[in-house]
Amino acid sequence: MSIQKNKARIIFHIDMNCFYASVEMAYNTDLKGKPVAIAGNPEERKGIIVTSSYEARAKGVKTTMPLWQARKLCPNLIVMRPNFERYRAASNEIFRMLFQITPYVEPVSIDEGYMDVTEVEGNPVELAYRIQNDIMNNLDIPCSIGIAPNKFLAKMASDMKKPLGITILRKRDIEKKLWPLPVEEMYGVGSKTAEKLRAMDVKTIKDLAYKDEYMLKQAFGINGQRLKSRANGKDLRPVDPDAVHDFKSIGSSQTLPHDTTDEKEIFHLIDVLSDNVERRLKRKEAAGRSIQLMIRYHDRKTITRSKKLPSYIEYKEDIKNTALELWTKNWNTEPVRLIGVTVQDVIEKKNLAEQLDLFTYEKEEKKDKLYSTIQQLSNKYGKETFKKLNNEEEKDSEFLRTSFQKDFLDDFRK
DNA sequence: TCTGGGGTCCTAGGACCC
DNA sequence: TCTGGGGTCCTAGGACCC
Repeated sequence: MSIQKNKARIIFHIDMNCFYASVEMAYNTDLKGKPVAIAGNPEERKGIIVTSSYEARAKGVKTTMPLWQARKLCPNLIVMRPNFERYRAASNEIFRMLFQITPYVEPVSIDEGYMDVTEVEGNPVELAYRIQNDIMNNLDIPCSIGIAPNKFLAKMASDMKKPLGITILRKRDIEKKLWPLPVEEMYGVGSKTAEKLRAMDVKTIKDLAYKDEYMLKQAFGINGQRLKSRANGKDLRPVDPDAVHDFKSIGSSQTLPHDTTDEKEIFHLIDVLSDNVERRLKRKEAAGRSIQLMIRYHDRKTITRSKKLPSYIEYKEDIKNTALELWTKNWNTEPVRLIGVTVQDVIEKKNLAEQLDLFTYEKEEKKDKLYSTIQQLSNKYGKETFKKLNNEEEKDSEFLRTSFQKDFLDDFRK
């Protein structure tokens, strides 16, 4: 199967509607039609809304809203803790269904993904309805699908009709369907960028599409140019089924129940977080080479400090020790709100093996060089010198210091 | 009484090398 | 006596997304 170069692509963006809440409603049908919210630890201060049903949204409940605020807006709100295993299982099943249609499926997160269906036989719109019905019938989960010639337009399209929408966004539809939207509704434009754009008199996606490219580059760098071309409906990114395997970091963070300066408490949290990271590294059969510690202070000021290590690590103790070292070096003694531990430069161990082999190979090569150097010197200065080189006691002798590079000697002693 | 936790990508400055 | 310009790596911070 090959994708022809000049043929227009057909890309789907599939987006589950209120995914966590929908999964819970599928599990317990009594919840249907009621205002349901999924919130992190409902008792603690960190309780914020992660997802909510449309019934809750109708009352003004929104994602990231503090729980107390949501309850005020919607007193009969049913609040549930997240069941990630449940969501993961539903998500796996959905993507399994999509992969039966084409191998060109790119999961983006637990509840959304792209498909390139250019080569799939039949009418794409009918295919979209079939997918939507299959997911609904098999799993009782509604989704919206965007159909477009590229990822960006497909993403914008899937957002246009919810729940259970199917929206086609062709190039010729851009002027009517995309351009009138306020610029902050564009994927890639967050609050900061929207604010700056407004100040530049860019209010709609159309304004962005026509804005002077040089000015955008001045204000936003490469992202400015990218946003402009997206606003014009251009996006060449391929649907990449392997993108899931290219993870680059694995981290764990937690807000403390109360701000604290108690190092015992902090050390315990760092221990828990390191353990968490180790577990997830193991599950992904990966290792990493950089450790990052994040400290959020009482006033929400947040710093990150990281350290690159000489070799790949995967065990809790190594992660924890580096994190503790970073803590000791960088804590400013003010009360702490949150701690995070992240492993960066992550690589799957099957790829690491190749790197290790290369490393071993280089080391062997170095050893060979070393021995031939010693042989040469031995020939030049006689056997006494050769013995000296083998003798730890002689490491400070003037001869050794001037004759060899330190790393060669270190290697030799091993 | 505020604002979680999981990520990615980009930028910018300094160190260091040639 | 006074100081170029490019490239890469490392680190920290910020914007964005779900």
